[in-house]
Amino acid sequence: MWAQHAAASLATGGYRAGRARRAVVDVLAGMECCRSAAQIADQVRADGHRVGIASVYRALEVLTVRGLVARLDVGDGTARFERAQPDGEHHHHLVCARCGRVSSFEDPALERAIDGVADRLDYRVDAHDVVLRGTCPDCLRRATRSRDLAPAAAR
Amino acid sequence: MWAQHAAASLATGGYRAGRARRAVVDVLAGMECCRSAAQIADQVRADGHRVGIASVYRALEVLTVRGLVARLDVGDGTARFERAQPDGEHHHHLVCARCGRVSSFEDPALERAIDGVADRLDYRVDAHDVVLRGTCPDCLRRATRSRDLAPAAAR
DNA sequence: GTTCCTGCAAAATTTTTGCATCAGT
DNA sequence: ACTGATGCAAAAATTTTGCAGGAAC
Repeated sequence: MWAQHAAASLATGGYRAGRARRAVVDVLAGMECCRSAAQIADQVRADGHRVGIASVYRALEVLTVRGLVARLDVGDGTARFERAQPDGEHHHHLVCARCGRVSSFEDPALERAIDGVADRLDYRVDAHDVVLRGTCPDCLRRATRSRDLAPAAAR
Repeated sequence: MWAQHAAASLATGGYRAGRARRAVVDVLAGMECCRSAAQIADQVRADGHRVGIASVYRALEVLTVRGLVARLDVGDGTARFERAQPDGEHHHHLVCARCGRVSSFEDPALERAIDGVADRLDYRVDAHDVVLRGTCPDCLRRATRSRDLAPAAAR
């Protein structure tokens, strides 16, 4: 569904549908949450396509510029990518400082608060990212057992 | 003021006060908003200290782990750093997609919304970052003149 | 005097670019 | 056929690590 929307948007923009870009779109369509370029490339290859990492980066750049993909930094030095919803609906991210796991959440009240801020600023705000950092339930459980509940270090 | 707090915190932690770390703390103390490691190193050298970039990274890491410095990614592929306020007060960032300028804002309602989200999640949330992306007033004015108001591409 | 800190250089990582070739329209 | 897309390799940029010498306590 998103894959079709993306293909149509690219065609409209005058882009051709090559093997690498199509494979990257397919992987993005099947992903739950954000992944690094290397992870996406690995999945593309696992799907049986011989695709260079450069083409993955080039595909991701085109998709990002077209607004079909969102780029995200969670602070581990590598960029992550995920599909953007055409209806503007989106989620934000939670990063576990201990294990690095990234999960997502949605919150309408948070969106309203951000819209409120955007209104009073003199920037024109097009997009926003929220990243919460902390400890995931699994690590929290492990930490309780080991009596080590000190806040985890950032990055 | 922050510099003294940082020095005291490092001393308490058993760290020694060498030239490089002291110079980095001084630069951070005088910075308005976040800067890259390279920018901080340049300023350290402009202040007359011969300091290697590796020492800047090492100082920033120690300060980040100790919670004295906040690390931030605005999406241009380089990490940025700024001092963290001891009283927990903090701000968030606005990035101009056209010129790359980064500015900051504060918003209590946004903080409350984030606290509300954190409460209902099963993560233990220690910190958060909000990055708004858009077009800064200067670029907006320039864009109006050139009749080019299309949303800028996200890097 | 011991141990940590530092500068330099080298390495590791991630991302971008050049170029010849291939493929889409 | 024309032109964009791709794979490979090389380059660029950022961050980390090894190590010998120097500095802090």
